[in-house]
Amino acid sequence: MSVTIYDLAREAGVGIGTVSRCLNNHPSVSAETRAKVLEVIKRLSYQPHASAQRLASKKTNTISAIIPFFTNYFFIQVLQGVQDKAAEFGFDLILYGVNNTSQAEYYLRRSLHRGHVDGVMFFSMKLPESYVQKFQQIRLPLVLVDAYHPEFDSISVKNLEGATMATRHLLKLGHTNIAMINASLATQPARDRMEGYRIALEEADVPFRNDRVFISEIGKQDGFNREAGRASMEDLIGKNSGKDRVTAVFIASDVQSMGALEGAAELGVRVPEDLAIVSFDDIELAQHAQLTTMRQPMYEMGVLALEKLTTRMKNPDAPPSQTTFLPSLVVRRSCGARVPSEQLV
Amino acid sequence: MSVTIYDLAREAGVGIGTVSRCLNNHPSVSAETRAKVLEVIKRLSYQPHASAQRLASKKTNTISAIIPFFTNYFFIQVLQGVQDKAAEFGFDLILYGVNNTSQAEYYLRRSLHRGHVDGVMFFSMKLPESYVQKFQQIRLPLVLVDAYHPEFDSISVKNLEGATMATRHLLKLGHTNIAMINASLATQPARDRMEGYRIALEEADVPFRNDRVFISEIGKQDGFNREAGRASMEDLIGKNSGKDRVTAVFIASDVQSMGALEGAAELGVRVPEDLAIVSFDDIELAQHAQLTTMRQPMYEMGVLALEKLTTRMKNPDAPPSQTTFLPSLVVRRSCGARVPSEQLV
DNA sequence: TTGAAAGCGCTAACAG
DNA sequence: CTGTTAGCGCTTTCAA
Repeated sequence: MSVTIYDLAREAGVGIGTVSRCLNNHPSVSAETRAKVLEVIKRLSYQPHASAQRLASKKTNTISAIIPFFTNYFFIQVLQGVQDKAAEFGFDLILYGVNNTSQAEYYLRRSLHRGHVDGVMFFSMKLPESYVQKFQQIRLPLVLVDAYHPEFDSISVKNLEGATMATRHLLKLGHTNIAMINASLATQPARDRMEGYRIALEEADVPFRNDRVFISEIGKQDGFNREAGRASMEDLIGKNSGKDRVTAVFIASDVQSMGALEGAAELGVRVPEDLAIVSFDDIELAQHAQLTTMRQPMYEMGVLALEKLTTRMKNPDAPPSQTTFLPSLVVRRSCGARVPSEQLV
Repeated sequence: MSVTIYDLAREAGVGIGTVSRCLNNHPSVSAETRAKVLEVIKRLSYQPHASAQRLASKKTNTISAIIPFFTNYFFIQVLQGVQDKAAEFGFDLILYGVNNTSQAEYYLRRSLHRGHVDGVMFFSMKLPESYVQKFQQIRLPLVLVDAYHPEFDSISVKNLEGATMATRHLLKLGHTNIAMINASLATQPARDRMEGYRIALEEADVPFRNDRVFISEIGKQDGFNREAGRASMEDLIGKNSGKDRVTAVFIASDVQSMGALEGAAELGVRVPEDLAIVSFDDIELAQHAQLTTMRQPMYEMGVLALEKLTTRMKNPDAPPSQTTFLPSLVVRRSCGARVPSEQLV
């Protein structure tokens, strides 16, 4: 059938070991032998068999990425960074999109199968405790992206600090009645972003008020979605009257802001004139909707994730390395700050 | 080290063949032997070695997807369909994102490596002729998505018919001076969409005019991008005066429309009052921008792509099966048609 | 129904 | 520098 190293060896009049050495650029092959073998390889248009190589070498040159809701723009951007870097290193990237939690475990198990992948990237979900040992036991490199566990390499974004920066921006613009639209407090990002909001208010001696935090958990993704954002905004507007009415709102994510904008428009509330908005993520839509928002360096996170993985492969015993990125404020129209139009991104 | 079928066999007091049969639910194993083996498997928490299985069985249960600009919403949606279906079939999906044409060939070669994948999906690019034979020779299943070649399974969208429908919609709304903003005619979709536009005009006895077709090839993706759309729109508006001024435009893609909307807004041209727009794709942004557009059934295309692949694996000699989807008109605000607001999607 | 044995195609250690 | 040999861990005949 297909040509193997035995065919090459016979044809070139050498041993299979020599052929293998040529294939793997092993130094100890004489120039002329190498040339001869290479010629035969070309002539017979030989292709090494991936599975055989993997079995013998115990390396797969493959990594897997376990990602929730992977149609989300955040993940796409990160993935782009991962993908570009993987190509550079010659790794194959297996994409595991998870739609529910049991699926996440399934893919973790699958990734743990011997001889399947050389490393795993786990995105934005809590790593089940039972897998902590498993990964350590098998010594399979694992990097957590947008997630954290003390025992593993991880990359994440400073949600708390980012939220503080966002709220400060609103304060600096003169607002004091600042509400927050949040998602389910069951998620860590929601808790962190609320805490950051609280801290910024406190710094400015503005009292934190529970009735100024609007949370809707309708829809998917723990309330990080358009409908929930819309519902919260309608709720906010419905209750917003009197002397100390809210003039600005920090929204926990851009997707929610998209819904919030719809809700505001429908109820005749102008943004930013009646209500200034700052949110979080900087997804693609944010630019179009002219949202002021906290930008996460998504592509860079992806690149770094892959680098951490390869580093870990080379050095399995190094202590876990955790990296956190500080998001940056991108000012657009929704916050009401006057910006020269050329600066609008 | 790790436990192999030999360990299982010894422990269970059977031969490795029997163990293998249990693993693969081969029928001819007695119930009690099977139970015994299964118990040992569980007790030693055995895991089959993927590469070894692949080498011996000559199956990888893996497919690859070669995708250009994979941050594009169209591909993400299609990929979601592929991914969901792949999970169902137990396939691993290797994602190859291509940034330039030489990369596409690299990934094709890589996919052709023996023992690497069982099937390939190639997206939205012209399959280089030199690979036609290679795939046929190796008999590696290949399905073209949003692309076409007579010798392979394919899934695509009726660009010509879609463009005709789009243009007809504008005609039906009473417009007769209808321009088109297109991308590079080097691409088949651009040619088809222009032809569809031409046909619709012809049907309505409206003469096709070359000076009403605006093409910009600046930026990436052959002009299918925001900047090019903006440039074309500015060009159009700059030339748009006099008695027979253009009142509607068919734009070849939603991304271009996004730029075109910006350009129009900046130049004080209102959409749809001054200029009605219909475009093509229905990416996520289209909904937010309230674009009337031709929707492609992206998720369904992904599902079908994987189904075609598995069908082909089972039946390598069946004639190529080509499926084309007819896009559907989604009416939103940009075309100026009066729509009850609940109907706005 | 089951065990033994022969591959699958390659890598790598070991002598020369 | 090079050939030989022994695995890598599994699937699959082939007899029994």
